[in-house]
Amino acid sequence: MATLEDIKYYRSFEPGQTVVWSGDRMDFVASVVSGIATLTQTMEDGRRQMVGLLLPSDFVGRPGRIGAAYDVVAVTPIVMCCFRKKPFEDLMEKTPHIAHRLLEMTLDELDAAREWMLVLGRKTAREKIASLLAILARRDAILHNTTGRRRLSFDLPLTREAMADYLGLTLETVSRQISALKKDGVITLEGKRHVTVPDMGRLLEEAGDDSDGGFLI
Amino acid sequence: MATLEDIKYYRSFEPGQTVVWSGDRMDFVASVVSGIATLTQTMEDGRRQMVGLLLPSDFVGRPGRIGAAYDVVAVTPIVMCCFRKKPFEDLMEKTPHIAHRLLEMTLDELDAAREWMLVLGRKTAREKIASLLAILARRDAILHNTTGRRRLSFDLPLTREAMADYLGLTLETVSRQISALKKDGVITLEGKRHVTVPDMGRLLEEAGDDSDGGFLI
DNA sequence: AAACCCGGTTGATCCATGTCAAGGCGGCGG
DNA sequence: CCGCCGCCTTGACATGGATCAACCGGGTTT
Repeated sequence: MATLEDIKYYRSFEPGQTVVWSGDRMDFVASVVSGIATLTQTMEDGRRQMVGLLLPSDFVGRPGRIGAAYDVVAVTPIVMCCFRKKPFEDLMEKTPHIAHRLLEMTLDELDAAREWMLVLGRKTAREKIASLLAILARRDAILHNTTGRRRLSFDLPLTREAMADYLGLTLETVSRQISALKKDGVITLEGKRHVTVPDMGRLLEEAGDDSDGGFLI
Repeated sequence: MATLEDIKYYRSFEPGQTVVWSGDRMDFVASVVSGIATLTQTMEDGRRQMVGLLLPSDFVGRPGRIGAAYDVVAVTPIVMCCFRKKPFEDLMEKTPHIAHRLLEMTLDELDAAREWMLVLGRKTAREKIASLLAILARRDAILHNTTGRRRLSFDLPLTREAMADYLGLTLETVSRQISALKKDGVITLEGKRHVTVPDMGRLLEEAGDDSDGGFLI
């Protein structure tokens, strides 16, 4: 019997390259091996909203669906591990624990999306920026096994404009709020793309999170 | 072997009653039989964001999770069909098509959540109201098998405040924008809670949707 | 090295929505 | 029937973030 190993193949993309266009037929599912991509929705008049970040280990695509619901764009060089949809679905039919695992991942994504709805609907610009930095710091910490530390340092993978699209702001506001957080000592910057958070607790306070944002795992 | 029929039972709630509190242990999963409930997240300082609407046929609860992630509150009298979690999970283990169906429903919810992120992050107050009305009209049309009609009429199940919490607005802004849509002939009101949409296409334009919002099924 | 471009910063001003406050309407209990 | 209470509307004013515009710095092209 075929296994996941048998039907997988790899694809890579350069920064800025669109992996899938919203509405396109998408005949594969994939998981991110390395690099970062964004999921974005666009309105006719050009307004854009990022609805998800794809980081290593994240899954893209929906078994049982034909069209993609949003654009997927690489923001760094990215490698994805792909499975043609049909064999993947057949395999899923036969091995229930794959479906099971997929359900779990989808529920996680749903939780993340709903948490982001709170950010978009109710947080101030400063809180939005702090929330985003906290998430990026956390994902980076998990990737490098440095969870639990108070002080963290990581690269910002997104341009100011991409951050704005994620947060429902303009790039000017993003720039100003980052400057403000820097002035207030919540973060320090080396260059424009490397962030150090001297005190993660402080950042989470600024994010307005009642929880620890999953930090103290 | 036990079936879904064997392990189900019913619970009902009155308007305003909280079905589950965020963080509570939730030892059942359920689907809505009749009535409406909301999923909301709350910040320490009281800011609230609705992250989902539960309408008849919707599913609540996550197999494999213990704590609820948000408050579930009844807004009308509601009847839910419940399954204790353990037997449900056992059953899911044995009957893959339940897991399969659940995955599909979760993917739908994820799509809806992401569409809502666009509403929250990028739409104006007027567009937000129009979007919400369009969704409610659609759900109502599906419920009463009146899809495809141009003219629709339905009851608003939500208070202005609940609408505000859904849309990331204040209740005053909601009130003003509803008045504005009425003045402009996009909707008419009989009383404060019954809406007629003379031209669904017009409403969808006002919502800024590039698609038909799933109307022309 | 000059010219240019891209991403970012900063300033000045504008405006959509929030905030605060007053009142209206309809239903319900006394 | 009256008065109260929840829900809603409307007005006046305040403000956070958008918009418009100038400029910066570093990398790349000519």
